[in-house]
Amino acid sequence: MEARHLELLRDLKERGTLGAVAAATYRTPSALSQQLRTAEREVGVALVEPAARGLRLTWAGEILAAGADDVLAALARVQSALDAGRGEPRGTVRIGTLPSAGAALLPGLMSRLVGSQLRIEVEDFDLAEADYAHRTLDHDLVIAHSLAADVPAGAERLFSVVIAREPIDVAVPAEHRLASSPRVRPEDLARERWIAVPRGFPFATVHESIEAVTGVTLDRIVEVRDNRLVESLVGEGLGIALLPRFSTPRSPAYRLLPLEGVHATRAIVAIGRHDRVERHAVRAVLDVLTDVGAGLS
Amino acid sequence: MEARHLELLRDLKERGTLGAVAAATYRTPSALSQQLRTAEREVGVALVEPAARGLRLTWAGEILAAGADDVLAALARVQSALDAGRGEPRGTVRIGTLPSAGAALLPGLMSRLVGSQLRIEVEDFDLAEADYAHRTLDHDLVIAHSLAADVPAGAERLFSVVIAREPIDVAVPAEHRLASSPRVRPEDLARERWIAVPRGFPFATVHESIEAVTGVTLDRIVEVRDNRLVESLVGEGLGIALLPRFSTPRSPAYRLLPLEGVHATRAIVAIGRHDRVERHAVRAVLDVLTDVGAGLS
DNA sequence: CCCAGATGTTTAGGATGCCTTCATGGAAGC
DNA sequence: GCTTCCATGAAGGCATCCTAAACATCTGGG
Repeated sequence: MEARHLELLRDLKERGTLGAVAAATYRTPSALSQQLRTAEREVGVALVEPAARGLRLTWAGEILAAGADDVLAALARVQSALDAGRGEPRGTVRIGTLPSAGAALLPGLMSRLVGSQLRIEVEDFDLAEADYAHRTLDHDLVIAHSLAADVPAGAERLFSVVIAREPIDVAVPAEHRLASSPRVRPEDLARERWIAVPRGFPFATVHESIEAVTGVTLDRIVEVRDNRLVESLVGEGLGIALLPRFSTPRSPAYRLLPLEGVHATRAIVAIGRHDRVERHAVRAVLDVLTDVGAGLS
Repeated sequence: MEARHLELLRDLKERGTLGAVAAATYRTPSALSQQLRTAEREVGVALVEPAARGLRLTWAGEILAAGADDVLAALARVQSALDAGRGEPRGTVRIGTLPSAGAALLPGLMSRLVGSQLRIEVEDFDLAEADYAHRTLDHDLVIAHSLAADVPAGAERLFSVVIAREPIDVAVPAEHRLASSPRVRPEDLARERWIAVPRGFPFATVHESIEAVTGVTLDRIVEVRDNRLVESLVGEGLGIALLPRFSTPRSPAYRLLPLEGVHATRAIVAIGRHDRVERHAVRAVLDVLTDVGAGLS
């Protein structure tokens, strides 16, 4: 019963194929195949079985994979305690983030990290809410968001902490009839032309809430994902849109108006696997991150 | 950060010298010395340092040793879950026991185990209460006893469960003046000739309680440890003694009288290291053991 | 219905790691 | 000072782990 074998089974369960695990761990599928048979010889039960184009865990494999998290988290806690004893946290922390939250948080994060021994690697991706959880396989921390709850969909079994709560405003062109209103309500907006996002993507639930409250189906003249693009379309006067307050730059071309009458706040959440978050360096980055997040509002 | 290294450091902390760990794990001190240096190379800190005739853990070594229990217990839980999934518990369980409790419990235990896949290895030893905890290094379960509390001295950080509570009676020769009393009290006994046990050994605290209650120093004509020997000495009419009720055989040569007026009960306790007790086979034996213990009283 | 691509497995061989034996060097204790 | 105990170092045997390359199997599309 070696930790290495448990980790392999867990990874296999999560990534699906041996090849994917091999790529992620810089080994060959052959090596992993042999590891699996070694593990099976050790415990005396089949752990995997062939299934439709790949492998599937047996009941025994599932048990070992399920136990892997506890074991690896315990190991990570030891490592963390050791790092803490050595003083300054050090090392590289891999962060994945949705672009808008990254724009709001990373400058503050990085400026507070200068002079420390911590380095960060950042990758950004624009995904549906439920897909962020899966990226914790490749990053120590993933900055995701959640519109309904405080934990993003799919991240229920992961570590998660709310970094900030960000109001979602309505962006209107500078020359729009509502541009000088201090705030707007759903009924002001139902008949507008909307620059919207695809289903499942950020803010789609807010569109749906507006429709539910007003009983009107919004006129979505286009569906785009990138907020920069949304900003420019609104700035051109093509329609109105939803944009996050903290991570949208000020511009003379449009104005951001607080939206009342529907739930229009998203939680910016940092999520990660328990064993990764136990690392001292990751904890340290997370602490800074929550601090930066608290400074936003 | 490998589990094997953590275990080595834990064992080293507990057994004191590399040689002792080597003997217990059927390896050479040289192998362990090399393992230690491998571990140090991995974590980048000194884990041990020379000290008076042997080794001492550094602060870093202490941290890793302290974390070992969690990691190994998590691993053992996985193994246990796997065993449970396989159905029947199987394997060998090593039991250490104090002789008197063993005599009372083991026959019942073994008779209930026939037909199962479980095997047990038994070793018995007559120790001071505080020394039983240390034997958990070499046995999966240690049947110890405790006179004051429900956890034997020294076993505070171990798993422990009370198997039975056994009254300690006063054994008097068949021809003794008290032989037909239904029960006795300390003041009846203060002027007797006692066959006693050395300090720290079973029942010594009861002797001391009798002295405290009566204000008389008992006349210890001899101090012996083995209960068989005590029985024969009492049977010969040489004096009176304390003997456990369940594990002392009936005999025409002496009688056992309940003792009132002082605390004269011992707890028969099974103790073990958490990672060992997590094993499914050990759990199964423990369940039978508590069952047998419950049938004693 | 057959072929192309993806996926896991097998085998051989090289590199690494682990452990034992034997020898060495200190540190306590008599 | 000698003996004993303890840890360490070097050399060699043996197992383990990994890669590379050939192989086997399955899926799904044309």
